[in-house]
Amino acid sequence: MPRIVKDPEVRRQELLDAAEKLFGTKGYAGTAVSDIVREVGVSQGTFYYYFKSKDEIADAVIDRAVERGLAEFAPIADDGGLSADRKILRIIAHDRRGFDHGRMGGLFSRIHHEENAFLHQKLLARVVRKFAPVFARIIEQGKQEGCFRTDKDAALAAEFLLTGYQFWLDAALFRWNEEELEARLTAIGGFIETILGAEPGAFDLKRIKEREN
Amino acid sequence: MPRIVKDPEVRRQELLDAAEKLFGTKGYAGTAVSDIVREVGVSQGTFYYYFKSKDEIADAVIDRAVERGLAEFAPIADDGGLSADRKILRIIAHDRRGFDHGRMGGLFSRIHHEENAFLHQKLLARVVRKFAPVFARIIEQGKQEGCFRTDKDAALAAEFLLTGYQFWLDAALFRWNEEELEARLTAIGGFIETILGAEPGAFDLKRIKEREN
Amino acid sequence: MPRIVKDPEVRRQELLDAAEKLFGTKGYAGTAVSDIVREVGVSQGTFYYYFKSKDEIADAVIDRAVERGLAEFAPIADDGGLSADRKILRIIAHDRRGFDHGRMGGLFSRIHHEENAFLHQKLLARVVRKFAPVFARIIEQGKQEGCFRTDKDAALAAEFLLTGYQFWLDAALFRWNEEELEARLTAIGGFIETILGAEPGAFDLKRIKEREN
Amino acid sequence: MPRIVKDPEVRRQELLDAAEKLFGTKGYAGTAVSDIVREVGVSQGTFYYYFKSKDEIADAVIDRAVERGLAEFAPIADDGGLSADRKILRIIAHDRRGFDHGRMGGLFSRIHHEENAFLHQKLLARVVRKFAPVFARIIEQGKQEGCFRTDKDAALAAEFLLTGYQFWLDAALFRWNEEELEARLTAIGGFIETILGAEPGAFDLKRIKEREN
DNA sequence: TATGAATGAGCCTTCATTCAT
DNA sequence: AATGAATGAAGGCTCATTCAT
Repeated sequence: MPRIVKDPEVRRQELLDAAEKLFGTKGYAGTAVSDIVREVGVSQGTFYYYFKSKDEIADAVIDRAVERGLAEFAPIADDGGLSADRKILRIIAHDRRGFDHGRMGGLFSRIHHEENAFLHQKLLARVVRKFAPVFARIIEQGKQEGCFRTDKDAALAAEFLLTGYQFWLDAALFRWNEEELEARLTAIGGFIETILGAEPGAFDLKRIKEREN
Repeated sequence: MPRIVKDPEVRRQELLDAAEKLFGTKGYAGTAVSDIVREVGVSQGTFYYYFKSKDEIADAVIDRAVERGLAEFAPIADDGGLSADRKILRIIAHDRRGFDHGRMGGLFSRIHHEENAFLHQKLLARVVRKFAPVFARIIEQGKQEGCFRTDKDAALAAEFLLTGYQFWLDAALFRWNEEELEARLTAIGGFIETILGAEPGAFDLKRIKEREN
Repeated sequence: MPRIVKDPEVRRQELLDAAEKLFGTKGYAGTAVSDIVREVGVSQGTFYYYFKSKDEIADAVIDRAVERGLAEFAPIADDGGLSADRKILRIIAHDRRGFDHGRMGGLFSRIHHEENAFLHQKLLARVVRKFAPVFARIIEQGKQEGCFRTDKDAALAAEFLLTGYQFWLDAALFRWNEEELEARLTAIGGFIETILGAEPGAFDLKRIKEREN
Repeated sequence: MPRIVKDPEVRRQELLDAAEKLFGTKGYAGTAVSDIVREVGVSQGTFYYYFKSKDEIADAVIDRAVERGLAEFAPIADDGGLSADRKILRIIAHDRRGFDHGRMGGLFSRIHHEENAFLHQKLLARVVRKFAPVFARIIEQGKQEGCFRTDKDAALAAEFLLTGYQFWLDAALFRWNEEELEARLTAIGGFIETILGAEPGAFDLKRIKEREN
């Protein structure tokens, strides 16, 4: 086989891309290292030149996904001209749009698969740990702006809502059908609103959809 | 070598017991069928006489665990002399006691293990689907009694809170340390209370603990 | 493939036979487990049903070889009608005959191979530890009979001579050519004689050969 | 990454040093080429610039060790003012001192390791072939001086004793404990003495130790 | 009902070596 | 003289499952 040398960082990303795709398609256990290297078109040895083990690439895939998600939402979170409730609305809308466009999972996650509990869990903890602080800051902002009337700890509220959002809306996990999912999508807005003490209808996801159009 | 014949139902339960114990200890993937039969003291063949596959016994283990949980909480849920908020308090307290006594997991689940995502997920859907109706009924009761002031759909609220409870408090999942867990344990009472529109302090888990003593 | 069930002990011996043959032919490292099972005509899984690892079968092969050697020489060592020096002569002669008949190695060992140092060493320690006591007893006998005039410790002398015999005559190890080997074969008789204080010519291996014919 | 150019001979020695150290620590098979280059801080390619293969560096390591040993003992062997028995005593004492100072192996060898049979054997043949002539000359000297009363062939006696010494005292090989090793250390002096026809006590290694102090 | 020998596919990983730069 | 990315063969081992008895 022709020996094609590439910039290491490029190779690494290729491997990560392939792994992410396959993990999402066939699951972690269902994906063999040989599948990954075949996808990329490199040798088995090359894989182990870049990653110490299959487990390590899983971690790397997840880390990258989380970072990517963080980067995606940072502009919204840091936008000085937005009120706290608008920020949250936008983030949810953004996430939902991804969701509606065939990305399987809930918040920030594109590595869902029916039999992919392993990665899903790995991802979860990291998502919550990384994103909760961002949300917490938004919640704090809202409390100061007066649009969130609550005395709950912002960080814990962020964690709790994130966890519920991440899991409850995970169709692959609960095997919700479309209708069931729709109902929960609507309901969760209300729960967020209640927990944060926002004004009624602030997170009405139906209104969001309409606005999007 | 000695061929010991037992009542089929007894054998089946022995196998389920062994599987539950090992799944909880070593995880699903980490437990080989050979481990299970060794634990029980029967042959590989016997296993496949009772269960079509390893997957099937996993389902059976989970089903049994859920039924057991349901049976455990039914008396509380059906107690005609208890107000809705007391019922929920009791259920949480009961669950916590199990938790404090070395049962690893959150609600109703004794099959937690750091590397047991597969079973954990299988369990979750069933727990939520099975228990949510029970909780929903309690919530309805509370709304009628007036102690829960909310117009949210009882079934969905039950699902959402159950999901959050089940996952957020899963120390194995998030790797919470004791202190972190304690903080979340306290906080979740407030979230339940807010969602259900109960009076402040109704689900203060600290008070629960004190009462228990 | 047709599933052929055999008595476990028979299967085990078949595997040991194949392993011994292949280890001797291609060396330990050079022999793959797949080679062994192909030779026997069973599946890879069957191998691991009988042996936990490749290492374990190596130990078993060696143990069996040592036991076999021990059994081969026991009748001579225990022969009540033989003087000590005749016993040693016979043992050497017996061993040499094996040697001349294509068994590659030195004493009791049929697992020699140019690149088989690993097994060779494993074997050595066990040979020396197991056979030395037998020889020691013969030496004691000789001391009492008066044909061995020495005050050396029988056990240590046995060990030392066995070690020298085992290694020095190992053609695969030193790459002796035939002539060189012949010379050492002759010389070692004299060293044994001197160490044991036997009468001159007692272990003249040339005379042995002649007698054998 | 920084490309450091060194005198080729220096580089070669660095590689040999690293290889010798690692072979002695982790064994030949247990040492990867990548371990060696990491130790030195050069690239894989550099290794293959200096040595054609892993095998070749093993040979080189052994050659160097043997030459070093030879150089170490030459002054004693060539010392015109020493009697033959004193020379042998000194050589053994010198070797023992190395032994006592943590060099693992027996005579001249610092490449011992429990799982290092491969190198050990490679070394042995060369040690015996190279050192035997030196010893043979000392033995001849002793025969002429009259302190060794034997008619055995000096070269063969040297070989035989060297072989026994090298292997019997190899604690890693036989897994002798300290006490067992001590006993064999004492005994081997007697065997050398007997084979060479030296006067009783000539090679009493206990006396050697005392003299050393 | 129960046994346990037998299957076989498949997987992760290691590592000596090559070669374009 | 040196780099380090890339190769690819090979190998040990696990384990769910089957089946003759």
